Amino acid sequence: MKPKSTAEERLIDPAPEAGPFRLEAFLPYRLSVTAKRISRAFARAYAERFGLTIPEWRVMAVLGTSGPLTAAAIVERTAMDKVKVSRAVAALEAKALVLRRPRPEDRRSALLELGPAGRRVFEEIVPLARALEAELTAVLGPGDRALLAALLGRLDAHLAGRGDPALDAGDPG
Amino acid sequence: MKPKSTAEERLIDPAPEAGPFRLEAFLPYRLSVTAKRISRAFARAYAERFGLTIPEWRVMAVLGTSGPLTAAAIVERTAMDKVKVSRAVAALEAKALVLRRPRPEDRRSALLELGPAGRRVFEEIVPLARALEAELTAVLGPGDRALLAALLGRLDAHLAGRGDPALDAGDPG
DNA sequence: GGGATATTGTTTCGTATGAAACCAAAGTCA
DNA sequence: TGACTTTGGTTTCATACGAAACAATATCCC
Repeated sequence: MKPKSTAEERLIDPAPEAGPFRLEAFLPYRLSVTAKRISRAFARAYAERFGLTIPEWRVMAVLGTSGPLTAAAIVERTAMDKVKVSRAVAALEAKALVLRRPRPEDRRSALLELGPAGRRVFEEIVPLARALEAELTAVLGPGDRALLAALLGRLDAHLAGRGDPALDAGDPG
Repeated sequence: MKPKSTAEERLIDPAPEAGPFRLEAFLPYRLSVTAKRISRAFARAYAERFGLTIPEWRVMAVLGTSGPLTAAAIVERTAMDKVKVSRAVAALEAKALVLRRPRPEDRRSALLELGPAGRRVFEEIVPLARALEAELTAVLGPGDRALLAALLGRLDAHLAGRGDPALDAGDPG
C-alpha cells in the first residue's frame, strides 16, 4: 500500500494498490457466493414442492406472462443458452406443463405455451417465489432491495454491452 | 393484480401483489445473471493467461495472503465445498504451484502453501484481477461499487445465518 | 428452379459439479 | 488395550453444463 497518492498519480495509475489482496473483499467473488447461496435456496424449494429445476422454472416464468413464444424468444428473455432452453422445454413437455404448437409457416420452430396444468403450477409458484425472495432479502429493506436491483441493472447493461460471447446465466432464479 | 390495497390489507398481506410476475425484475434471477456474466469473464481470463480455473485461483488467492493452511481452512475461506477444494489443490500441486507440507502431529491433513512458481503466478494475477474487476464494474463509480459490496455483505450475512446446508459458491472469483 | 447460405433446435461429447461412500488417522472411553 | 466415534480428505457415481457438430427447414440469389 502506497502512502496517499496525488491526483496526478491517480491519473497515471487507475487501479492503485489497495493493500494485500483479500478474496473476501473481491467483488466478483462476493457476487458469486451470494448468487449461489440464493440459487440453492430456490433450487431446493422448486425441486421439493414442484419437481422443477431452475431452468424449467425460468421457462415457465416467461411463458406465464406472455403469449406463446418460440424457443429463440425464450432464450432471449431468460439469458439461458439454447441448449439449456431446449432441455428445459423437453422436460416441461414431458410433464405436460408446456404445450408445443407447430407453426405451418415455419416448421423449424414451434410456439410454446403453458398448458392448463402448467398454468396452475405457475399460479402456485409465483407467490411462493415472491415470498422466498422477500424472506431471503429481508435484511435489506424495500429501499435497499431496489437499490441493489438498480446497481445490478447498471452493471448488467454494461456487461451486456461489452461484446462478451455467450450470455447464459447460472442457476438461481 | 388486485385493485389498490388499503393499509389494512397490507398488514394482512405482507407480500402484496405487485402486478404480473416479471422474471427480469426478479432479484434472484438478476443476481444470477450478473454473477454468471462476471464469472465467465474471469474464468476466460484466468484460463487463457494462466491455465487456471476459478476454484484453483481461489485457492491460490487465499494461500497468497496467509500462512500455510490445511484444506479445511481453505474450505472455510473460499466458500467452496471440500470436494472442489480437494480437486483444485490436486491440480495446483500437479502444476507445482502449491506445495504440501505433511504434519507429523496429524497425518490426516497437510499444510498447503504457494511454492515459488505459485508465488510468482499469484503476484502476476492479482493486478490483473483487480484491473478486470475495475473494468467490469467501471459503470459503477467507486462509491457505488462500495455500496454494492455493502449490500451483498448484508445479504450474505443474513443468508449464512439462515442455517442453509451446503455453503459452496458458484464460479466467479 | 436449384445450389449456396442462414436460421432453429436437437444431439453429442467431454468437463464440472456435488452428494454420498469411502479410507486413513485421531480421539474417546470402558 | 481395543472397540466405537469423529475428523480430514479423496474417490465414485449420477447429473448438469455448454461448445461444437448435426439435422431440418427457410431464404437468397443466380
